[in-house]
Amino acid sequence: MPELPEIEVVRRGLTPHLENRSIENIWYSGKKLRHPFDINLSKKQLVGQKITKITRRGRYLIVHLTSHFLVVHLGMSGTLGIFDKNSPKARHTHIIFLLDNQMEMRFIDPRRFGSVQVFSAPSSAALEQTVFCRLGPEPFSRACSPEYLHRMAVNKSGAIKNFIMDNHILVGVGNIYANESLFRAQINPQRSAKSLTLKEWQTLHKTIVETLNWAIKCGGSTISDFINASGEGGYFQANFRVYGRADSPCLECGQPIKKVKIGGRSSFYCSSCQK
DNA sequence: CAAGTTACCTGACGGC
DNA sequence: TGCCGTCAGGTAACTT
Repeated sequence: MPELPEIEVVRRGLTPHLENRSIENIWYSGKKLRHPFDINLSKKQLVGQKITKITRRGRYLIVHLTSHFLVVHLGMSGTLGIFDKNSPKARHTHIIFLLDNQMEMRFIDPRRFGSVQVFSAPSSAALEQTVFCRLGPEPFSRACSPEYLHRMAVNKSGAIKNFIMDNHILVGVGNIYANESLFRAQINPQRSAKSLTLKEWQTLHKTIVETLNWAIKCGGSTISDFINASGEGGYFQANFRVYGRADSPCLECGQPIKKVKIGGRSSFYCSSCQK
């Protein structure tokens, strides 16, 4: 469940359950994930450590411990939830962190595109300069301005949709929100990135931020139910304006929404509203 | 260097 | 019922 809004909702939901807890034990299914997980080393590094806070960088969740960082990516199908230690283990549970209140944080991921990694960087800043050094700015940050995006798009002849989904340019815009943001900005997803004027970038920047904030707000209502979280919540019932609405009438003009492949991914747009 | 393709995995779904 | 192809919200290594 992995675009920025969902990750942010997970972060907010996990925080009260994890803050000031210690890790007492770790279990691993042994199944291969996107990156190798060394259970013995992880136990050595993390057991006995206290969790101080949870932050997010792009689609990565960062669990700050006394002297290490646990970096989790949910891939395409990953979830993190808090469970009673006696509750049955769901299918595709891969990593379990036993906490000092006898609850567990469980990483569940059917497709196993997700990952859990431990880093021993001396600070968040050091982590940023190493592990996350290739990521673009956060969409809500000052650095991710319309002027920055406009400048980065000079010479980029590829589709604007691919451009805003590229995490080297900015993080956190996946397929759903790329489609939704471009619809709100009335920009055709197939336009080349370099064809956008600064004015259009000002609009698109605004709709990206609005769309992400809107989705976080939708997901926020499910935070109270975080125990035994399956990863599904109110957010999934959110009604998208174009995503998944091929052939349905555009909510603005009534023309049927088109579906095309851009960069191998399904893309939805209104050819009448988006120019 | 930019842009397109492939690979990593499982599960859900539609057609036959 | 079951078999097959297609598709799914991400990322990065590879090729062109």
